[in-house]
Amino acid sequence: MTECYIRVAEDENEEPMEIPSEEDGTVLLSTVAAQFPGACGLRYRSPVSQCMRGVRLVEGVLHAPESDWSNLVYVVNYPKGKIRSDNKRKMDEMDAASAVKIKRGVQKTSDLIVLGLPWKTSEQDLKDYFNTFGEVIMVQVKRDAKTGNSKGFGFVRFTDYETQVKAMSQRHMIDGRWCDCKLPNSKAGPDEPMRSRKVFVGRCTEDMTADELRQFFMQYGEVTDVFIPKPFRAFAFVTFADDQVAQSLCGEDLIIKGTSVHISNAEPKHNNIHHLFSNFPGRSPSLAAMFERSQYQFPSSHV
DNA sequence: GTTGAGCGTT
Repeated sequence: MTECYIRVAEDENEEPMEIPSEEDGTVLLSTVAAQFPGACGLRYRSPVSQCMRGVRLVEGVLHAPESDWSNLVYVVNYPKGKIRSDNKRKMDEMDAASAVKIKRGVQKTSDLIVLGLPWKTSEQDLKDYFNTFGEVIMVQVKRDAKTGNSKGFGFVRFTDYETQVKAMSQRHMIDGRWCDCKLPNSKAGPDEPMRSRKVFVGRCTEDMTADELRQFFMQYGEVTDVFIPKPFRAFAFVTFADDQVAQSLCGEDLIIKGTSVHISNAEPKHNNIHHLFSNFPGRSPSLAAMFERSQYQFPSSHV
């Protein structure tokens, strides 16, 4: 362990500042407090558990979580209830951070199709049945519009992803028939990109290098690829080893080198390539065609 | 008034 710089920020979504460690690899709380007055400690988001973890603090000395500080961004802790001049703003940021935390910690659920329902099964029957697995937030029984007769299938949505996994892992005896819960085919399109390991990084600036993007996104998880189109087109693709990491970032605005970039799915539903060139009215329409033939096509086969 | 692999009127 040698002297290095660790990245510290006031909030997960704020631009980090590099502060120096000591020769033995520890970081003095006083060094942190010199840049963040009132600081009483550090925390960071574990890439494994996705939870915030506290940094060990012994007599004013902060110790690296593992063998080193890794490339994580550390967030400053302040004493609870401490009055700061910009208290209101900080409270808002805390709320935003909480929302982010919740979003990252929880895997999104999706509607499940329920096949094989008895004709007589009602939505209430469905809800009563699936409530024994976990909280149900939506049930539907599909019916003929004219007769009102059940079509023998429906949909269910659970609050918790764990419940969804459980429900999909087994057959269900409902009103005397065996039924199956599956991910609907209609979700195969929109859902596939949701599980992608690749994210689209919008609003990139020209001074962002692939290496810098890699360094930045490392804090969320292992980065397996960074792609920046040339010539410059203000976006990039970042691929993670873990699809859940990629998914957790979608929809967020992150600050890189002082610029807010927007993270979204690498393969939007409206994957019309020509839309990408609609911002360049001066260019020939064939540019899109050239793009399609070029090496810079959107990868579509990555899972 | 039927049926039994599939894929969601609003």
